[in-house]
Amino acid sequence: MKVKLPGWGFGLQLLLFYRFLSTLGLSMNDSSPEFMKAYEPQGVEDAIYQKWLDSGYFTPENLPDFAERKEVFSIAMPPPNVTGVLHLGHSLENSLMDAMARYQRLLGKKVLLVPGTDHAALPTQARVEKMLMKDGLKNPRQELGREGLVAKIREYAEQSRSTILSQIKKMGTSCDWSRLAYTFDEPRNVAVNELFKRMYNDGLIYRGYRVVNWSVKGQSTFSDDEIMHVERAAKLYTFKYGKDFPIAIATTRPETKLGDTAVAVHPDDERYQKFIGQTFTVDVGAAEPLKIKIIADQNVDPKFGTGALGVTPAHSAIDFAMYELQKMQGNPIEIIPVIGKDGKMTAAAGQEYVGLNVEEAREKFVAWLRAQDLLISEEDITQNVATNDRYGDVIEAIPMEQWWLDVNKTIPQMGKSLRDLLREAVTSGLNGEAAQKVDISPERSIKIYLDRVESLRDWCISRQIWWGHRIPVWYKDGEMVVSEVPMGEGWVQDEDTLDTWFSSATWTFSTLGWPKQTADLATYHPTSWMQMGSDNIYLWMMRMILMSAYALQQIPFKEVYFHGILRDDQGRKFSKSLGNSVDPLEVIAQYGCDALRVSLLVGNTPGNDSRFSEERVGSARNLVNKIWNISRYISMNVGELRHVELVFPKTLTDKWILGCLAQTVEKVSKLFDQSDFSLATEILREFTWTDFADWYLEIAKVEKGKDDILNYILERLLILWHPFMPFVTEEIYARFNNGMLLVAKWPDIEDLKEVTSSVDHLTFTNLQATISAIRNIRAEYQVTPKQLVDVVLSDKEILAYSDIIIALAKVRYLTVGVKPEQAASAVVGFAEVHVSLEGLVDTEKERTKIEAELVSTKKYIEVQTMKLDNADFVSRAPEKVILGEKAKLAEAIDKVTKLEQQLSSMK
RNA sequence: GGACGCAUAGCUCAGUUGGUUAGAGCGUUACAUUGACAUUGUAAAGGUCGGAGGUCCGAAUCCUCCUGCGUCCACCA
Repeated sequence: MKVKLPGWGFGLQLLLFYRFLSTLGLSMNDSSPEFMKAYEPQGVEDAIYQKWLDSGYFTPENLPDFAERKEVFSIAMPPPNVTGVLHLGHSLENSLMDAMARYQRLLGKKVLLVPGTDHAALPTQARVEKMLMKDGLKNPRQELGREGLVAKIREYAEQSRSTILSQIKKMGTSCDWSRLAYTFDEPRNVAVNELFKRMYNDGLIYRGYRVVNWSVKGQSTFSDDEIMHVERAAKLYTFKYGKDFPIAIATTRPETKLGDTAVAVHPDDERYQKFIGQTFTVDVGAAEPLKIKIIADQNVDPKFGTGALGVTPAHSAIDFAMYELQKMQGNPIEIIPVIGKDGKMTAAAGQEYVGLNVEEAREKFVAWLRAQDLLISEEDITQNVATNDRYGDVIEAIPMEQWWLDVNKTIPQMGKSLRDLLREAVTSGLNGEAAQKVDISPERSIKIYLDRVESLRDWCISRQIWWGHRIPVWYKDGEMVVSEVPMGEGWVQDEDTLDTWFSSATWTFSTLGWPKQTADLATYHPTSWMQMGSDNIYLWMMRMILMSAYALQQIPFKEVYFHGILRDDQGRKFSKSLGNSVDPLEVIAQYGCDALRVSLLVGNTPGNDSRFSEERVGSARNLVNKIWNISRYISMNVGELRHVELVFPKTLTDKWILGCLAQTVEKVSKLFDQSDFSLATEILREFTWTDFADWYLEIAKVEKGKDDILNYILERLLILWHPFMPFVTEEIYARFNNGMLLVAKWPDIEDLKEVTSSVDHLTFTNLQATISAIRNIRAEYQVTPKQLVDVVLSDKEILAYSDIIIALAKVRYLTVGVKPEQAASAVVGFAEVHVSLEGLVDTEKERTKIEAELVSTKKYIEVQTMKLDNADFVSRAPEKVILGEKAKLAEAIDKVTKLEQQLSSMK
């Protein structure tokens, strides 16, 4: 199956351009294109992505040997909001997901990465309304009407959506475009309606009158998770309702006191105990005189303020809870809403106040208190107020009828509540099944999650905005039908829409066909892995677990990896207001996608923030280019790159490098399994640059006959790097004429282990140290690299590798013997290296150097001796440690002897 | 108020269950570069692992307290 998407003509054009070049002889045939001096990502990335699309391999069913791929690996891509364009955070997420997906594909699994976008109900509507208002509309909802405004939003969303999808491709993400989903398309709407119906029938979804978080500007409710608190200066007023009222109370919201119906005190508070149960009638200027009942409540802090709390059930969630408690206890108090949905005082607030906004009402009420001599004190304080970042206004607590999801009610068929399910999913596993347990990384996030589970309140799921899944409920003459459009005339659908998280919470299974029992659902759910920002623990992860556990009795994903947020080079968050935003597409244009991906993954550990800077991208680009040039060099030397199935190491160095490769494969595999992308990158970099390029390739210039091994290692190196830098590795791999790297096989550790079972690491380490010692002396005496030096070794074992030493350390004659007169020396393990420096040796300098080394070595011997003489150490430390310490001591003692000899020979 | 995290080289960070004379990248310095790679090479300098106690034969690593920074939650009416 071939997947082609509209708007992807650019890659094709590039391909044609390259064909055109090749006819001019500027580039070679497709089978083995020549290596340019430096890798230029701009010319090849789009064509490679198109090649992958054409192969169809992003769709797991099209993978080679599909039937033999036993294991399944699936990821549901967190759908980006259609509110704009992708930013660096998305690039990070794509890099994480795609690295994981590609690794698993190379391992030979059926890999599915489902792409999609989120209609992001409230943020999208808020953004479009803002834009329309900028264009001159005063009240878009009024002026355009429901259909008109939704059409405008849809238009914007579609455009934004296609931009985002093309950006995901630019990141190289290997997702299955044939399964592309959208939280607001028809299949997802079916899932949402079905879920609503089931939850309603189970009594979990209900309609209820209570205090909600209300945005006056947005004219909609918000859930507890969508509001944030900001600090602001406020005044704390202490006052009495009337001259004869026995208790003073404090407030920062005097205007709401027009709706007070009780005063709460601590039940044990001796000052107020005698008033508990009494009702006082006071006239503060509201429509009706207030009947204030004195009630007892455990939660009142007797030490704070006056120790008494004015209760406003209509405009405070806490006070509303007291109101409900009183009602339950058969001791009800009244509820009087004095602020309306428009943010203005209601008629209940009284003639004087109706129509005023809260600030005006506050001023007026305070003035009245002052005039009546009821105001006892006012104090400047800082206060946290609830706001929302979408409309930017203060959230008012207002009571109204809304749809709620009950987290405490026992679900009929399950015998437990949604809260229970949320808890089980990360502890025992659903129903105690270990296979239905979500593993969370970093571990500490589990605790944060569980804390929240315990304090979870019912979730307000209805919104008054228009962009979103409409509540699937119809009314007619007091009748109500849920989920299906009823037959007959005159039915009116509920005006409200669902909280956007209601639909995105179904993402892992609605994208696989639920509520139909599809093969996809059976094969790919629960999904294997999920990554998200740690700010999404409550907002999204919790809701996904909730919905999946309820609808399927399955967890949505087996593992979840929380990444931190990206900060700039100064540690600041990226934001529009700071002007430090970075456009990933510009970075890609300049440095290439591979460099961007690597720079985002290096230093990114679970739960921790990481920094992004152009410098980092630069150094990642250098790494990409290094791999390019390693390949270029090998290809120039071995003639043609080709696949080599097995190798037979001939020399020490062959065994050593294959041993390094084996270790690297083992470590990187393990790190992938632990989602430790950062360390995996570092391990690979070390192997690539230091072991392979700086040592082995340099040695290969001297020791010939390594063509097979070079091919063997390079091919595996490309496979290992592919998850991190898919483009450049695929581009180089084309020269192997061995199919597509995308579906290559991850190196087999067992094969490698067999080949390298007899590696003599010690000898190679000595060889390296010998060469480094000579280079060190050369640098110290500023011998130019061109100039050859004569070297005398004390140990003849290493002489077997004289060719390598001569080449890598720029040596003229290499012999075994005693120290020449004019020479600088170094101790390497149990051997000595002397570099003849006719007329160059600075005896004083040498002496000082040796003496300094003697001092430190002797000190070390002292410490080691003490350690080994310590009976406790010898008796309690493991044998392995003791042997190690003894060996180190022996080496140090030998070193002292040699240094002393060198010193005495200098006289 | 509650919870959590971080503190290691000039900068950004590794350091896996306690056993190194504590590492990397970038930056710095010196020398070099017709050579696969100036997107390079070789080498060097640079740290009493935030502070104080404790456990242990042994602590960057475990425990307690303190200091500084950060994050989340709750919200004081």
